Formats: sequence, structure tokens, C-alpha cells
Amino acid sequence: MVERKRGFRKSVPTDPTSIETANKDLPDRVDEAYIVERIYSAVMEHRLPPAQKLNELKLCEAFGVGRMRIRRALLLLSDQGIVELEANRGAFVASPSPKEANEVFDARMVLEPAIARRVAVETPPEYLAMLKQHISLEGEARENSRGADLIRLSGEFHVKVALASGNLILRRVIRELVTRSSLIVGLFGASNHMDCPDGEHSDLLCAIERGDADTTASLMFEHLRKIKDGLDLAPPKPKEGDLKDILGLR
Amino acid sequence: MVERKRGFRKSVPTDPTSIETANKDLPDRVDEAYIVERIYSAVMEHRLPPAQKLNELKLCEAFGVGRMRIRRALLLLSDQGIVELEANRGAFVASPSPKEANEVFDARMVLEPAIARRVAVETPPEYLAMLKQHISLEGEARENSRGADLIRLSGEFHVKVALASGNLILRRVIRELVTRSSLIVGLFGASNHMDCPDGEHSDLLCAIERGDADTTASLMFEHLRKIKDGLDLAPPKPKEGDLKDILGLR
DNA sequence: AAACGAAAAGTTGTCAACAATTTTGATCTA
DNA sequence: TAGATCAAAATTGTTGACAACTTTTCGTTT
Repeated sequence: MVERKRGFRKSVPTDPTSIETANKDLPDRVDEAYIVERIYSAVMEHRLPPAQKLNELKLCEAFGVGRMRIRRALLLLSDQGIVELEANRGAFVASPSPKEANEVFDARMVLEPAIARRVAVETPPEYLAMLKQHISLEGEARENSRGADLIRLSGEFHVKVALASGNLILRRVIRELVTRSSLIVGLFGASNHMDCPDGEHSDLLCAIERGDADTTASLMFEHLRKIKDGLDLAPPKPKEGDLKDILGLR
Repeated sequence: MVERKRGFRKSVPTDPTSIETANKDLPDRVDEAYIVERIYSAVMEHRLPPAQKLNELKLCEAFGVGRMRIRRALLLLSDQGIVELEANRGAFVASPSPKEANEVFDARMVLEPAIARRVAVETPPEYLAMLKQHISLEGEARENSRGADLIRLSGEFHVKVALASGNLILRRVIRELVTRSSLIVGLFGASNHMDCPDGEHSDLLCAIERGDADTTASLMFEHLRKIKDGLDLAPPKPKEGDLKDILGLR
């Protein structure tokens, strides 16, 4: 049995611009899933902006693993639409087009009301407690103006609702879509950042607690519609004559 | 510019037991997505049984690519639950446990009715034509007793319904679940293979054409429930005294 | 000074070799 | 014959080197 060398874990002086500072202690075993998870989180918290270059060597240093692990993780992320792989150019955090953004929210508006309805019909009590606690966390974050936390929590709520179905497949699907939504909000979010309007998550939880399936579903639908409407998804339409107008040559 | 060598494509004498016989002409560019697609298809058509070993070298020969490509494709497949990677032992077609099987059908029963409802509300006409054509294909296959085709078509119908939403994300999600369902049916399918009962797909299409959203959703739900009920998902319960009974030592 | 172009540096894609582990198969023993 | 034991073969996991491509740098020309 040979002890695997993985020497330079905490000693590497990573520059502050690197994606992952290696000072946060890494787990004993860094596998693809862990790397994916960390990048997921960074995207959800708007720490990784769309189109950000993900350099393989820098990631290797940050995670203290070989290039193979990083490449495999990037492949998984690209398969989920979080990262875009360009041949010979590398990996970039995805920057969804307005069309893709529409597709993501379209999908969410189909799936999430159905999942929420199911949760309203039958929720294991431990999950209900989890949701309650989450609402109070959101409240705290809002009062203390912890904007970064609020962004993260807003997304996490939807993931937790899916988790409350007790079905990990559903959680996974929603997690993927919520993460992509984070990128979309970062790109097309209007100035008045009403990412997840104030009381809506709370209202949703109330409907769930009452077991009111129909209300739950429609609340979720309207909630998502509101978020989507808050985006500036102007389709890039290069009409005839546009150039003249833009350049003020009329 | 150097022409990439990829010499031995059609000349490799693959043994007939290999998963992919290389005689079917491969596309010019074999990338991970293509390999994943082919294995997806093989699983859907019950040509790859659960727990089948997927040898890397054999796959390399079959697809005419290097080992890296194969390993990346297998990683993607494992991420989607189609393949299981066991450390140092290799890749195997997944053989879902009864619990996982439950989870898959549970997820489908939440998601697919919602998607079908959406399709009923608004269907681009070209997709409606596609569904109609599919129904007639199923009819042909059933009359001519082409069992293999029928199995494939039964699964594909659900994927096409999702596609009819016009949303590729939804299609992708359902495709993944349908493929896993193929494995499940192969494992737990009852002897009387009522995979997708006779007229149900046709009934569903009628409801969609009428634009009857509620009926569409509930038909889809009942359809899936029926398939699930047709499975033998007996949880493996090793009760006390079972062994004696099994061995006839009473 | 801006534009162009070539060399240099940096990054990604691919492959082959090696190490670690598992599987196979042969031999021996009871 | 069934089972145990151990070496050989096969398979997977990992690393390092190299080729192909891209980006940057820097000198030259207009």
C-alpha cells in the first residue's frame, strides 16, 4: 500500500484572483463530485460571473488535484449547462443567451409548480421543519442586509422545496435549473434586484403547510413568472436601420 | 495542419458479442455525445442488459477512439444514472435497486403529467404531426409483432411528448428518466409484458389534440401508474425464517 | 502612433507508458 | 471433486510528455 502523495495542499500561495482559494480546508478525498459542487456553489452565490475563464492549471492548484480530475469535473459541468467548453480554448462559465434563459424559466414554470403541488399533498414533517427554518434564515438575511446570503438563499429555497418531495432526482433537476438561473439573473437581472420578491417564499410555505395543492402550484407559477418578468430578456434584434438610430445619424 | 490519424475504423474485426459492432458506419467525428447517444439507444432497446460490463478497450475498438473519449463518455453516463462506475472494477450498465426504481417512476409521475398538460395547452402543429406519426408507427410494430421496435417506440413516445413542449431541457430530463425506466422494466418487468398498454398512448394523443389539459395530465399519470404497477418491485425483505422456507426445510 | 506580422509563451487535447488493482487460470491439497 | 493458493494476465487509474492550437509580446513597417 503506497501513501498517495498530495503534498502541496495548504502551502500553495494562490493569488487572490483565483477561483478557489486553497485555504479553505479541502476534504481528504477530492473527487469530481466535490469539484462540481464547489463550482455550483460559486455560481449560485454570484461569485463566478458568466463567461469567467476557468483555467485548468489554476483549478488544479486550487483543489490540489491533477489535471484529469479537473477536466472530468468540467465535462460534467458542461453537460449540465453550467460551463461551456470551447475546443482548444478551454472552459468558461456559461453565459446563457436570452433564448436559453427563456428555455430555463419555461422549464421551471412547468416543473416546479408540479413539484410544489406534490409537496403540498404530502410532506414528511422533517422537511417541513427545514423549510420553516429556511424562511427565518431568509428573514434574517434580509433584515441584516446580507445581500450575498440573500441571493444564495433565494435560490436554495427552490432546491429545498424540491428536496421536500423526498425525491433526489427531482432535487437534482431543480438544482441544475436554479444554478443556471443564477447565471441568468446575473446577466439579465434588472437594476432593481427583486430576485425573489419579499414575502413570496413565505406565502408558498403557508400554502404548503395548509396542504392547499392548487394554491401552492399557482403561487409557484406566479412567483417564477414574476422573476422572469423582472429580467431584461430583450431579444437581440438587429433590425434594418438600427445602426443609424444607434449612431444618431437620422 | 496534420491530418489526424484514425486509421482502423471499418477494418477492425470485432467479435459479435461486443456491444457496438463497428460495421455500422460511424460519423466522421466521434465525440463523447455520440458515444453517450449510442449507449443510450442500446439501453432503450434492451440490447444492453443491466449489470452488463462495459469494457473500455472493447468500446475503444467499437467506436474507433482512444480510451480517453470512452472514459469521458462513461463518466457522463454514470452522472445520469445509466452506468455505474466501480473503482478499479470498471463500468457496468446500471441495475437499479427497487428503491431507485420507485424514485424514477415517482419522479416521472410528478413531471410528465405537468409536461403533457403544457403540451395539451399549446402544441406547435409540426410536433402534433410527429406524435400522430409515432402512434401509427406503434400500431404497425404491434401488428407485425416487431417486439423490439415496440419496446423502443414505447419509450420514445414519452420523449417525443416532452419534445412537443418545444423545450429541449424538458426533453432531456424525460429522456434520462425514460432510459432508466428501460433498465427498470428489464429488471422488474412482469412476465406479461404490458410495457405500455395498448391504446393508452393513442388516448393521450387524442386528449392533447382536443386541448383537454386536465384529461391529458390525468391520463399520463394513470398511464405511468399502470406501468409501475405492472412491475414486480417487491422490496428485498429477508424475513426471519425465510431461508428455511426457501430451502424447503419445514 | 497605429497596423501588421512573426516569434514566444501559455493553454488545451491526446497519447503512451506505468502503477495499482482485479480477474483469470493453473496447481496443489484434502 | 471441491476448495484453497498463488502466479500470470487483464483491466483500470494516473501521470507526464508532447503536439496542436491560441493568446500575448514585441519588433518592424507604413
